[in-house]
Amino acid sequence: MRITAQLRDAVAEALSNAQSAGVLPSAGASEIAIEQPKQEGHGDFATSLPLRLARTMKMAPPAIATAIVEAFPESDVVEKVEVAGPGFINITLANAWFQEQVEVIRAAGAEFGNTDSKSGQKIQIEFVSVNPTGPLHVGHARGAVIGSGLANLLEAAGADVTREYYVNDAGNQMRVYTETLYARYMQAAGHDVPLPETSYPGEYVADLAKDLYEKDGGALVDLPKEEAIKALYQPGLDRNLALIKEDLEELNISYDVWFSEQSLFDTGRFDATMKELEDGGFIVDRDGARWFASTQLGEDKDNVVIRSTGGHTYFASDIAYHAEKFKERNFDQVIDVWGADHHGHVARMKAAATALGVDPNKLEIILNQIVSFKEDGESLRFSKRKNVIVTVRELVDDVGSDAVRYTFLSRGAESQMEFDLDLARKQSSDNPVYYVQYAHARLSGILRNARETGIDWADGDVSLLTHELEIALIRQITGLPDVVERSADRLEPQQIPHYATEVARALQRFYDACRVISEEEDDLPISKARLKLVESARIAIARCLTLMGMNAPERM
RNA sequence: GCGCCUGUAGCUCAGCGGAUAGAGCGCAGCCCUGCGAAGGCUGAAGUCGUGAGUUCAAAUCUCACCAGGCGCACCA
Repeated sequence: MRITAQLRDAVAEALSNAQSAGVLPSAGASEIAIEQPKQEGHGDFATSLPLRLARTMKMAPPAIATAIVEAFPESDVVEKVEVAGPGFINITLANAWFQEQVEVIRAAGAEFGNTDSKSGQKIQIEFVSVNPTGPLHVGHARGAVIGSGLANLLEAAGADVTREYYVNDAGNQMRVYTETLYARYMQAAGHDVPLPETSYPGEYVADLAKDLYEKDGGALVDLPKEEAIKALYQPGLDRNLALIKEDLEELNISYDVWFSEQSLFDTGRFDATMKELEDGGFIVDRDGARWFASTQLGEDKDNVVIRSTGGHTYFASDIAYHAEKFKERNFDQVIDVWGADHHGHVARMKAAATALGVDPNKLEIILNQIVSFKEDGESLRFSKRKNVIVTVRELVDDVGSDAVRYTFLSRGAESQMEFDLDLARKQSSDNPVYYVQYAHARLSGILRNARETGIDWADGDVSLLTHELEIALIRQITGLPDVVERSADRLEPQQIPHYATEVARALQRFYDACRVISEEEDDLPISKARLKLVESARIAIARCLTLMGMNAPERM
């Protein structure tokens, strides 16, 4: 059991002891929150329970605190329990407990930080899912990083995670794209064919058309237009998906499932879902189109699922897709990471889930605010439809994958952030992004030196770790499982980079004050003990970096 | 107009209803003939957008207002 849970139990026991002894009234239940005080001198852990109980118990908080402290169960883990401030209970742990954690962490190795708070849960997380009509542009990088970071986190919390990309290979945009590709193909063949009214004007389409033209020797030129377009569909899709995959790999992102929208039609899932909605009375025909009657579920307006032209809307296939997620694959939780420009889609998607008999709370939508980019002091707006494309690849080449990931992960999804491209490019050795990595490299260096000097620290005695900064470092490291659990619960990956920074800071302060490898023969015992500490610190920092999808360099 | 999100140090951003609001960058200093100075230490810098309210306690919850972003398609 983790220390926070142990302490929670201890406080609960103390409370009930005091109550059965008649010292405290039995009234007043409150959740016991164990927190880590940010202020030094306030113990290793603290609870504000007495302050919370004051009202229902009709007693002064310090009096309640005193009663709990006096009834606190004996324990060799807890060194000191005291009343402090307006009614806090501050708990100080025994050094022996911290020292022991060094061994616990070394034994856990790469598994350290894992929890079981989400174990047994089958969670699907869908992110990026950009139309396969071109390379990923920078605007998609944020959702990509947040989605993948979150997936790592949920996995660490014990969930069975499926990372998924929804490929819109059956919609309008794909049609527009392929028509553009056709026009470019004909142009490559020397025909003066204009781009369609709505098109993808980017050069990359022309490049692909030229490739295809050269490869097939112009075989499509004489075909009827519709047939040629049909023939171009698959190569266009394949090429773009390949590009997208490569770009995502640049950001250290991979998927378990690439889910085809078209497959919903091929398997009949789409029709079955529409029928289910219809049978439920949620479909109305109006103005020649078919509508999902979301107003029946309290929405502002209905939404078209089948256009008067007969084509399905994006919304319609997304409903079928979510039906598949919940009813076919039985996910306990489905998380969609969308750009904030899709937020109008949230309420109706949840309404659709409800209409299908799915608890809408199982569908969690994370909206990440659109990133704006700044260059030469000016805010830029990128749009795929205009001819300005700054791709994810260009961003990664400029700034580096680790820096991109760290930057996006360290900010909450809902913060409206501005990415200063000049600054990002400028960032080099003083980049704060590298603070955590540097700590890892430094720790690796110490361990490397120790090995090269022939020190075997396997029998190191951790009870020698009594220095204030040694204990402080251990205290930081041991917090990882709690951080993982909390950030997984709240779906807030930004807590990891901040925590990692704190561990790195504790490490640097320790390093500054405590010599690890010494030439003095007499220092060997403490050297060995500190090597164990260094090893456990490296494990914690490496784990954070892995969770963030960043490299944990041995040297820099 | 209606809805959602955001407003915290010069800049970029953290902040779990609780004790003296934090970090990085930038700025002013100090510290390597000892494991990596991509580091450590000290300092300056804040009406937590504004105003009310709830609470023993509000940056955090409620409401109003101001400013910015996004949405309100038979686009995705």
